[in-house]
Amino acid sequence: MKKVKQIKTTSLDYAILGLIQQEPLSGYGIRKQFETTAIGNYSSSPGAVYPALDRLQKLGLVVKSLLENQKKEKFRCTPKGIDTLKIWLLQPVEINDVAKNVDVLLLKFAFMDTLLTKEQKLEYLTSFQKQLKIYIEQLKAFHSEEGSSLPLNGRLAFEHGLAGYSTTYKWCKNAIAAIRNHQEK
Amino acid sequence: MKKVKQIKTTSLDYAILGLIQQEPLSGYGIRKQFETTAIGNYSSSPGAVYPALDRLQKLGLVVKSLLENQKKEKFRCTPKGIDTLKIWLLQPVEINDVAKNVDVLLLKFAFMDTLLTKEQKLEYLTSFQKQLKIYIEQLKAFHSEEGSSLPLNGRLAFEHGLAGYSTTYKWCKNAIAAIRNHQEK
DNA sequence: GTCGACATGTAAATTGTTACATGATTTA
DNA sequence: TAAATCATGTAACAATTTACATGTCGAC
Repeated sequence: MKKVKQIKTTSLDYAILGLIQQEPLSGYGIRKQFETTAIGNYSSSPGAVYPALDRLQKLGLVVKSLLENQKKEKFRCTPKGIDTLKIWLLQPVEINDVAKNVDVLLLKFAFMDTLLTKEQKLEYLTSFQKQLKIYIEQLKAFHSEEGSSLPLNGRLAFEHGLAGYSTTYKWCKNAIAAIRNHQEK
Repeated sequence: MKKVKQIKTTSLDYAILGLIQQEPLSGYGIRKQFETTAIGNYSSSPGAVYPALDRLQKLGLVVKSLLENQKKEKFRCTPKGIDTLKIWLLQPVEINDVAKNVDVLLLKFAFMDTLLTKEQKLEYLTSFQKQLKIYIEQLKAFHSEEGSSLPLNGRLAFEHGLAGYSTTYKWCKNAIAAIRNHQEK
């Protein structure tokens, strides 16, 4: 079986796709978003963003073009780019994402706004919440078994993690209610 | 002015230093820590860990040696390694760390356990808390100004961030009390 | 007219990922 | 004895950081 050269789409690539799907941006505009907003930990350095845009263009996921009423060319998603983004958004929430990539899960949720249906969003949040519950229970089990044997600083740091996940769990509950009550246009 | 070849110590390097300062470990043991515990987002791949250990050995920050009552050689910190780690731990908490690297700040706090004094820990937490307060106020200001103009998903994601920082703030308060009441040995 | 922000890029060095390779030791 | 885990590494590749380079445009 011949091995096909697989061009990967990285997390940064998806972040860019999601950003310009909401609003077309110049390369510089994308960099500013990563630099100045609380979007996640994506690199705003030109040496990361411009090569990423090249990759995405080569893959046919974005194009740089002049829009009506605009002076400057900006990047926007192609239909293929939108599809790629949707597939990413619809990937099931794994417990490993919950443990290590909560911020990516939240970014995905933000990008879903106009791309997925109300039902898909609710399914995402429900599954997020379910994985969170499992993970929190694991952490609590560890805490009651071995918590007292940890050094003070270590135990406190661990409890910070636990508190953070509990906050996210509560947020899920609230977000589910908010999406459910929201008028679908 | 001649430019001196600067060997950088990366975040992964510090994480390794901190780990083996708590307990000497083999390269494999370090990998397992990153893979199986909730320590942060450090790479457990051999292609990251072993080259990092080479770097640290070259810098004279760690050594691999046989300890008493042990069959296998393990890595541990040299005095220079401990100093390097302490300098890192004592670095002032910047608002940018609070915004983008809370997990690193918590890892540092965990590593402080036996390395810093009670007063230094309290100073760290106090400064962490102060920067958090500033950042949270910035976020709240943004929320009341522009929150209503955000799409629902974006606003909810933003509110997740806010809730997370608030949780960390409360944790700081609690951790300060816990450290303060703790008997210094 | 110059300062700062807008705007796009490149090159070198470093770092990390993925996949492979190897062998020892433990355990079922 | 076969499988799983311990243990250490390398090679090819992909990605990122850092630093540099260049030029436009509007404000003051």
